[in-house]
This record gives sequence, structure tokens and C-alpha cells, in this order.
Amino acid sequence: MYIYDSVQKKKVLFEPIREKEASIYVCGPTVYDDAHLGHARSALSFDLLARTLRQLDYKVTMAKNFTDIDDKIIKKVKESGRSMREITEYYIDRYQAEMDALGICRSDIEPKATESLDAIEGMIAKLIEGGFAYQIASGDVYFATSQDAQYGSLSHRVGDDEEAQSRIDHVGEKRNPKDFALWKACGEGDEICFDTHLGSGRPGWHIECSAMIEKHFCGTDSYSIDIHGGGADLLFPHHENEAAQSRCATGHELAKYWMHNGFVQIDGEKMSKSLGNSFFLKDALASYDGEILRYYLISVHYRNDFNFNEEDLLALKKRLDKLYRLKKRILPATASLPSVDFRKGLLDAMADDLNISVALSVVDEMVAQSNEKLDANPKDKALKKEILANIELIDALLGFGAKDPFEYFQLGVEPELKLQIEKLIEMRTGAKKEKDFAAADTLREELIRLGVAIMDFPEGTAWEKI
RNA sequence: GGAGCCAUCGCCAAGCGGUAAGGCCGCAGCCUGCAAAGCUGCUAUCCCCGGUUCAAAUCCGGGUGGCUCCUCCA
Repeated sequence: MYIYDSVQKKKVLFEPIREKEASIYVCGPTVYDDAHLGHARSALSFDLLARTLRQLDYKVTMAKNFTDIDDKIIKKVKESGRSMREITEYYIDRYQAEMDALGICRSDIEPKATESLDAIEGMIAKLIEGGFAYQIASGDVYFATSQDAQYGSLSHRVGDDEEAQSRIDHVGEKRNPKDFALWKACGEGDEICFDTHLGSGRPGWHIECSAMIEKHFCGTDSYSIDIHGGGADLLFPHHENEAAQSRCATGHELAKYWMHNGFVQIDGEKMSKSLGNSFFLKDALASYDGEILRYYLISVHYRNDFNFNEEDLLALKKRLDKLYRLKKRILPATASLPSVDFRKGLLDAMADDLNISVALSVVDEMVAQSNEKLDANPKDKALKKEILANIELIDALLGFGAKDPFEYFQLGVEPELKLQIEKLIEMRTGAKKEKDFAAADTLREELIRLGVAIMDFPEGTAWEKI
């Protein structure tokens, strides 16, 4: 397996710290609002990574955190009158449900900041003890970036002319503008506080990931985990800071490889809250089935920017339709084993830094060839079994193609309408039998008006929602 | 101001020094009562200008255009 390492800035052979095992930690969402397409893309990228590694026989341990302590959450608490827990639980549940709809495998470990305070506290204490962090009069604790000789090596940022970047930064008592808060002491009017030996307060943002990784992964003398992932915007300062903290607290590197996914853009601009151009996943899911959204969102290589647009989505859906039409042709069947060449083609593509474009072209080729073979031998049972096995492999590796094809083409069609459609088709079949083609064509037009496409086969007439 | 990324057929999109995958759309054919679906065939020399090389979309330099990070962000 080759992956692109953001630190080395090139594609490298993935060599796990433990034979045939892969530990992956991905930065998850801060749960104060609904997930947008960017969250979906990040989750999908690393879902594909995990699925690919599993197909390559790695034992994958995947962790994705929920940041449930944060200023934006606290702000929402104050505005809404709801408790912090109410708010975070609500958005976590929604996040999970929406990611489930996209066919994203649940992570093995899903730590929360509120459940990791012991680890956070412990790591901060270690950093203070080692002289890598300092506490100021207010009680805030800062990481001393100057104490880490390698600070900046992750994002390749050197020089000290950059602005301060701490997440929660109300006093200018930092020794260095790059220093960032590990712990924020409770101040006047702060209601969300946790009591620790550091005093009453709450953790800064960056520390939670480092602490959670230490808590949940055993690591080795050289690295805590194999792969750390997240959106490209997290490379600096978030991941740089994580790397620095972990390095100083543990004496070894946090992750052997760092992977970052590109942005989802709307009209050529990064989607973000501040620009007000967020496209929420819930809205997308209201218009499109999760599987189609998944197919569309994974169709562009994870490192590239993704420009979301509904016309492209519809074009991609037509591609997915073809897979399901093939599936319709082979059912009922039981799966045997996928074709050797097909499996190799798919895995080779995905093992090359998740080259989804090539993988999808391998799928397309399989679909076309299978249709051709079925045209020649419509009753070849062994062939049908192999095709079904191929489709099951697609589902396992890429996460689509698992639906019943008849349901797929009739998604969202009400039962009464379905009856009406079937009645019209029956009438049309009768008209055709009588060679009354004018009547048959009228009925077909009526069906088209109902949003239904029909196709005649020797076995009968099939229909699809347009 | 500092640091990166990107630019391939009308559209989406691979390519990682060896002579341009795939999909959508379009056209033609087979099939069909006609369609649809399916299958087959057809459609690009890679933003511009230099350079390195036997060989460059791929490497280097310079432009132009777009995006991002340096502040919360997937």
C-alpha cells in the first residue's frame, strides 16, 4: 500500500509499526452544529483508507474523536439554555446517523474530550514537568513552542514572524506568539469548568487528540500510531501542535504518517461557516440518497479539492445506475468468488494512495464486460455468481452496490404510485400484445409524465424512477 | 506580507519521464413495433513561454489564472 504522507510530501510505501496492523486516528468534528459536506468528505476519505487496508488483510484500528468541549459549544449553551451535554449528544447522534447514511463504517474507538480529561490532565502535567509548558498567573497553561526544536517540521513552517494561533486566547501573557493553550482556567462567568489538579478550567483544543491517542493506542518506541488524518486545514496549526505536544510528552513521534484530505468547495470556494456557504449533509440527504452522495463524494481523489455541484452529482448517479442495472440482471443468485483480475485491478488502484478514479474505471469495465457476457449467455449461473461476488467486493471495498436493485431504482416511490405504475405497465403490455402500438405509446408517455422510465425485456417490462 | 496546492476532451476526472484511463454529454451501428436499457465504434497532445533529456502532461525556471493555510474550521 502506498500513501501520500503530508510531511514527506510524497507518496510512500506504508510500512506499519506492527506487522499487518494499522492504527489510524482521524480528527472528528466539534459537535456544536450539523455536519456539512466537508465533514462527510473527510470521513469518507478515511473510511476508504480503512476499508482498503482491511481488504489488504491489515488489522485496522480506527479512532475518530468528538470534540465536545469548545468555546463554540459553550456559546451555544449560553444562547440556547440547553445543557452542554444535551447539545453535544444531539449533534453526535445526528453526525452518526448521517455518516451511517453515507455507509461510513463506525470507528473502533470514538473518544470524547469530556471522557478523556484524565489523559489530558496527565499529559499536561508531564509537559509542565518536562519544562515544555508553563502556567501563567490566570491559571492558563501554555505549551512553550520554543522548547520543541522540531516545532514547525510537520507543516514546514519556520520563522517566528507569524501571528499567535492559540484557540482560546484572552490574555497576552504568552512567552511566544506561537505558544498555544493547553488548559484554560475558569474565569469570571465561565460556567463550563472541570476540576483537576491544574485548577478549575477546560482543556485547549489541540491537547485532546494527543492525549486520546496516548490513552487508546499502545504505540512503540518510535511512534504512537501509524496514520493520523484530517482535513488539510488542520495541518497547521492543529496537527503541528499535536505533534509537538506528543513529541515532548512521550519522547517519540505521534504518527508515522500524516494524511490530509482536500476541501469541498461550493462555486470554487472553500465551504466554511464564515463564508456562509455551508452545505449541510442533512440537506443533501434530504434530496439524495446516501449511497449516491457517497458515490459522488468519493469520485474525486481525496487529496484534490472537490467542487460540489448538483449537475455533476446527477452525472455520477448515471454511472452508479449502470452497476445496479447489471445487478438487476443477475438476481436471484448467490455469490461465489470475485474474478481474480477484477479483484486485483480494484485493490491495486486503491492500494495506490486510494486511486479512486482508476478503481471506478475498473468497476465500469467490469460492468460492461459482464453485460456483454450476459448478452451472450443469459443463463450462465456461474457467471452470475461471479458477478454478484464482484459487486459484493465493491461494496466491501468502496461501500456501494449493496442495495436491492429494484429498491434502488424505486427509491422514494409511494406504494399507491407504484400500484398505478404497475397497472399502466400491465395495460401497455396488453396493448402491445394486441399490436395497438399507438395505445402502448400513449401509456408509455403517461408513465414518463409520472417520472418513470420503462424498458422492455424478453422477460417482461422493467421500470425505473427517473 | 509569508507558505503551499492546482491548471488535462463541452463537463467530471486518472496520469508520478517512455509516447493521453474511465464516466457524463454527443454522433453512428446492433438490438427494439418504436423507444429505453445494454453492447460496439468515433471525439484531446495536456494554460502560456523557455530549459533539461534519446524521450516531458509528467522534471527545472519564468509567466498567467484559480484555490488554500498563516484566525475557528474537515
